[in-house]
Amino acid sequence: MNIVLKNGDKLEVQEGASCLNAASVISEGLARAAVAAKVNGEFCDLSHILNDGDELEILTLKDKEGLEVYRHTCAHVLAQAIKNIYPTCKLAIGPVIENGFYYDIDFNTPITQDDFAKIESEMQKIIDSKTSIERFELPREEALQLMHKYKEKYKEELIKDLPQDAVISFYKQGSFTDLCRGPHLPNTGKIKAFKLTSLTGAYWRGNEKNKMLTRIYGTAFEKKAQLEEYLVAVEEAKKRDHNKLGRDLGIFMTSDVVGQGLPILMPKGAKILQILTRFVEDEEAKRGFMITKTPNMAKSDLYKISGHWDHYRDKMFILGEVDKNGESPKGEEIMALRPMTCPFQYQIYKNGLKSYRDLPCRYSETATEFRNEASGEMHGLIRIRQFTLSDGHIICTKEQIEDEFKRCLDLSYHFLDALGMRNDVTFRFSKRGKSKSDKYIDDDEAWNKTEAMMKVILDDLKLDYVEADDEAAFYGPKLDIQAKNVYGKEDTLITIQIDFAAGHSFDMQYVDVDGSKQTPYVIHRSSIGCYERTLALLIEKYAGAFPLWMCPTQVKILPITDRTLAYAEKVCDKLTYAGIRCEVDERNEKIGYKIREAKMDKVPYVLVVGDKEAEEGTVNVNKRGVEEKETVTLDAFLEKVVKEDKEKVIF
RNA sequence: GCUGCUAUGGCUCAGCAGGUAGAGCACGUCCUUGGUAAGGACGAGGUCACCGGUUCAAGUCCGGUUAGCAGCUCCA
Repeated sequence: MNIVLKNGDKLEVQEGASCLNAASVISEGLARAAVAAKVNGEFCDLSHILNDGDELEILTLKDKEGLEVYRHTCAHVLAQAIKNIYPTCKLAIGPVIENGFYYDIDFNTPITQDDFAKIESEMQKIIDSKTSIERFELPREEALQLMHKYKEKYKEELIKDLPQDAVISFYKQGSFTDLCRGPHLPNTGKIKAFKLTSLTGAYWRGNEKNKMLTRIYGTAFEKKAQLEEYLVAVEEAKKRDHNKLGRDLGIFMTSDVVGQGLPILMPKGAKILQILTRFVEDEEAKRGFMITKTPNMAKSDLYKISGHWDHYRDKMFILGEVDKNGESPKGEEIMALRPMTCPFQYQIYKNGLKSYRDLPCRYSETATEFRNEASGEMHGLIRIRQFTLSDGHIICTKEQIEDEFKRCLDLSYHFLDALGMRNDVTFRFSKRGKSKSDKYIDDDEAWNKTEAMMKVILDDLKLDYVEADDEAAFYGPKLDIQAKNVYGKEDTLITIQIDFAAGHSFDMQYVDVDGSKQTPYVIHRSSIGCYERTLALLIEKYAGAFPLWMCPTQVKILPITDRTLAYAEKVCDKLTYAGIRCEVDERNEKIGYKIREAKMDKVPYVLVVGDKEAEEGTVNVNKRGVEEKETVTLDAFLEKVVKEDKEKVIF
C-alpha cells in the first residue's frame, strides 16, 4: 500500500506497517531518531498501524512536539519510579510544560529535594531496562475499574470528567500503567538526559479549595550537553533577577519591620522612578490628559458605589473594624485605602454638568494604590502591596471608545518603545467569557456587547492577541499587555479596559446635542503600567545597565589624584548645568579601584581626569560596554551626552 | 493563604555529633598622590531574625511568629 509523506512524496509500505516500519523504509537513521508520529495530522505512537493513503509525518527530537513526547514519557518514568519507591502514593497529572514536565502526586509522607537522588537513580534503572511502552484502550467502565483496582482516585476522577464518547487510553511500561492520551516513546531506554529540578506544592485541579499535592518538576533533553546548557542558562537568568540585582545595585530594599510587599526604594530606585514619572506625565499632558491628585483613601461609601466593596473588599486595607458584611458593628465611619483610582476621578467628572463637548474627558494620575495581596503572592517589585500606577480614566461617548482605545494603545507603544520593551510583550484579550461567577457584574447583555466591541477594535488593530476567559475585570473586558520575568513567569505590565458599568453606577452623565442626558462609557488605562513592576522588568531586561536616559547616575567623574579634584568638580558642574546627572568620586583611592566600582555600578560613562586632562580641558571617556577609551574635549563630550540623553528610543 | 526551602556582623558565606562565634568584601584610622576592574597596615563591628520549649549547657534540637526564595492560588 502507499502512504503520503509530509512533503507530498508517496511511499510504498507493507500492508499493516506501523509508523516506525514506514520510518525505517525511509532510512534507518530516521527510524532510530523517531519518537512519535502524526498520521493525517493526528498525534500518535510509532506503533500506530497505517492504512492505505494515510498522510504520515515522523517526529524526532528536533521537532517541538517530538521533544514534548520525550519529556512526557520521562514524566511517566518519574511516576513509575515514585510508585516503586512509594507504593501507596496517588498519582494525579503529569503534563509537559515549556521547558520540561512535572508530575503532581499525593504522598502520604512528605518528600524533600533530598529524595531526588534516590528517585533519579530509580528512574535511571527504568530507563536502563529499556522497558517497552504499550498503549491500550478501555471502555469507560473498565477504565474506571482498572484505576479503582490500582487505588488511583485522582485518575478515576479524571476519567469521570471525560466526555462520554472519549477514547480512554492507557500506557503500560512493565508493571506500571497510567491513564494517558499519549503518544509516548516506544520504550523507556530512549531517554538519555533528564533531571529533577524542583519540588513544590500545587492544588489538585488548580483549585485552592482542593488538597495540595506535591509537584515534582523535571526536564529532559536529547543530549546531556543540552541539559547542562539549559541548567547553566537558568542559572544565568537568575543573575538578572531584579529581586537580587535590584538589591545588590542599591535600587530597593525591604525591611522586616516595615512589612511584606512594601519595598523601600532607595535613592537610585527613587531617581529612576522620578525620571520615568516625569517622562510619562509630560507625554500624557501632550496627549490631552489632565493630571489629577486624589486622596489615597476614602469612606466605604465610595467603594460601595464603585462595586469594590462587594467585589474586592477582601483585597482592601480597611481602617476600622468591619463585620463580614463590610459594616461597622459600632456604626462608625469606615475608611479604606484605595485599591485603584477610578472612583476618585469619577468624582472630578461629576463636579459640574458635562456636555458632549467636554468629551472625551481624559484624567491621569501617578497614583499610589494599596492591595492586600495574600502573603505568599508577593514577589520583589513585581507583586507588592503598595504600588504606583500610571492610572487614568477616559470618560467618553460610545462612538469615541474605539478612537480613544487606540490612542491608549498608541501611548503605551510610545512608552514601550522608549523602554526598549516593545518586542518583549504579548497581548491578552481578557474576557469574562463563559465564566459567570459572582466575581463579575451580572449583566449578560452588557458583557456580550462590550466584549464584542473590544474584539472589533483589537481585530481592526490587527493585534496578535490570545483570548482568555475568566480574566476580565469585574466591570468589563481588558486588553492586557503581558511581559515575562527571568523565570518565565508572565505578568500584566499594562492594561486597557472598557467599563460599561461605571457610568451607571456612579450616575455619570453628559448633555447630548439634542439636550438629552446620556450615560458615558469609561476606559480604564495604564500607560506605562505599575512603575515598580515596570522597573523590575527593566532591571531584568538590562541586567541593571539601563539606557542612558533613565540612569540615576549618567556620568561618573574620577579624578586620578586630589590635584585634579577641582577640575573634576568643574566638569561635574558643567554637565550638571546641562541637565546631566553626574557625580565625582572624590575618595582617596587608586584610579583602578574607582573604575572597578563605577563599572560594577553600571554607570554609562566614566570620565577619568588627571593632570593631562585638567591642562587640556579634556576628559578621558570610558563608555560602558566599550573596551576602547578616548580622550575628547569636555565640550565635545557634553554635546554628545546631552544628545544621547534626549534619545529615548533604545538601540 | 497553601506546599517546600531559608534566616549567623552592612554584604557574601564558614561554623555543627549541642559546650557561650570566624573569613572575605564593605566600614574607620594611618601610610600611599597612585593613569584605567580590588595598593598596604592596623582597628571597630554580632545577646547567631524574634518568642517559647527540651537540656547542666542551644547559632546548632523542637514548636510558634516575622521576613526572604521557588511554586500553587490570586493579580497591576
